[in-house]
Amino acid sequence: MNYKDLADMIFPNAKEISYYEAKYPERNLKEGAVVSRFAPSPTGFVHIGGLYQALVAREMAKKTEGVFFLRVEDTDQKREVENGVTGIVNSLKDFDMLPDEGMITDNEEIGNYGPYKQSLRKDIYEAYAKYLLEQGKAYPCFCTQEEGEEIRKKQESAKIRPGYYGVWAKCRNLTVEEAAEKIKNGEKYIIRFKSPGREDKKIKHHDVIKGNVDFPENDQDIVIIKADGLPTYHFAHAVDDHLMRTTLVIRSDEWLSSVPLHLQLFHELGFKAPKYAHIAPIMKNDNGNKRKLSKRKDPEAAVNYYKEEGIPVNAVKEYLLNIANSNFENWRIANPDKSINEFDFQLNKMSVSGALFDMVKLLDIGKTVISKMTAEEVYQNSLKWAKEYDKELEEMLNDKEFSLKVLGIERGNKKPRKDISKWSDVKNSIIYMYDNKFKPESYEYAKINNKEEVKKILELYLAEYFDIDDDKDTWFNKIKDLAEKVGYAREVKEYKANPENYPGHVGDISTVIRVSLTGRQNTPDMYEIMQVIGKESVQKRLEKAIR
RNA sequence: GGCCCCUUGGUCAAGCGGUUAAGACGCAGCCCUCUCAAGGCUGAAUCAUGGGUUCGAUUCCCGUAGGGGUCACCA
Repeated sequence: MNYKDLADMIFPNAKEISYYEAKYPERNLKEGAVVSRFAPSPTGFVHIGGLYQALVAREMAKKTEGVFFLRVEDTDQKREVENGVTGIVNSLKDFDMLPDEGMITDNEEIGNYGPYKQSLRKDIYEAYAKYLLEQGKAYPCFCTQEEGEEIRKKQESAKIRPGYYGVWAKCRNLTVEEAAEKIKNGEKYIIRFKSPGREDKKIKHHDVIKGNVDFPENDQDIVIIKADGLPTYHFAHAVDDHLMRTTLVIRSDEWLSSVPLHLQLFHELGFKAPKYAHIAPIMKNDNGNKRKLSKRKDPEAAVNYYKEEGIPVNAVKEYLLNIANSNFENWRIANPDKSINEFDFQLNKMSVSGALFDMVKLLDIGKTVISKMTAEEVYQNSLKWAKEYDKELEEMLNDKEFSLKVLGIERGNKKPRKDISKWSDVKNSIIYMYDNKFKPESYEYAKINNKEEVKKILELYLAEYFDIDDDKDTWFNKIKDLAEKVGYAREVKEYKANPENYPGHVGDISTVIRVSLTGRQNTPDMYEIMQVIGKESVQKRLEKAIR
């Protein structure tokens, strides 16, 4: 009996690997094209760090006219979540980052290198596991998980390196006959990789982001096929990324220390290894300690959070790009109106260590992004958000013609208004514009808060100075006239020069009108507000304030 | 603990042996201004630490400290 016989005994139905090699040929892409992927577990939840990786992977594929695909890593059945894939796909869709190939729903996919769901690739993993068995590069291991733990405990108490390797790898030296005998007896087993590595030797690795990193060789006989018949991450990674012809693996740097194992696996399988880019995770300051954004503790870890908050998609992407390539920011200043697709993303400019997540900065970007939009764009985005998260806002926006005017205030000029950083800000910033929503309970006037004085100013304004047809200069000159008439300074400067001569200035008069008109002391340009809400509404509102 | 990585203002960071150590967010002040958001200007604030190497170190080397990652039949 030889290795081949044992392999046949374990995987009698597995195909020859040549079948798969032919089925998934090298991709016919132009020189330098990057094939990259996003390969999450189907928990239905996309972490902001995952989106970050996907964004980087997609950028690299796009700029080289390569391929970006989505592979679902569902080999851990315990973590399975219903509709998990759909959740991921939808999140990518929300960010306009759908892959070129791979999963598109829970059970549909596009592309010629599938299946793109690992649980559907069992026959493939078996073929390659068999291939290793045939060459004596893998072996069945009959140790139970309990035995594994015992070995580990012994190693720990003896203070030696833990793991299944060398003399500790009990099943590694079983003869083919012994193994076959155990299998015949019905003993349960898993398949382990027989590592040819030596821990006292070093390997050199060049990571696209981290640079040169040297490691000891891997000598662990890691599990490649688990008791449930599915592969471990390591084995699936090697087989899949080879067969899917991935050229660039972009993943979180928690994988960096697995590189020696992965390189070894690629080598022993006869595969050409891809390039690796290990990216630093996005961190959070937790009482002075840095830690990864946590799904459990930090709502902003979930990509859905940004959707729910209504933070513009492009703001999130620009923020992420800014963390990824810090020269993005200067590029953006130099090219304020270009699409982010035109930015020349450079992998080697990525930071080696993890950045602290900065919500304030993100919101600042949101403000800028929204300020550049047209009223129509703001309207569409707000409406889309409102339909899902805010019925009252949706109802307000149903009057499109009016809403467009409201959202158009101080917009579209060289110094557009910048006060909305996310869609959830919209309602509060415009609600008083709508007559049916404008219900001030009280008026908080500022400097002038004497009721009689207020009444006098408003009555005078309505009777003698208010004319909706005035142009802006005329309109404001009339407010100055009014100020003068009631004894206030026409100009703020005038007042500041001689404050003792006046009870106040034109600004104080404006404030009275503004508060009466909007219920607020701070608003956008009052002339534009009046123009938008119209003559009748202005009159009604001011009259109401007088009463 | 072993192995690996990292360390420039509060944050993101330029820098690659000689710089007044960029820029952005935030913060403070001033200007502009009918209020606010902006915008303009100004300011405070950084090379973890100790040794080398060098005419000269933020930059190169070593140590120390601090931080992060990893050591599963999870990914």
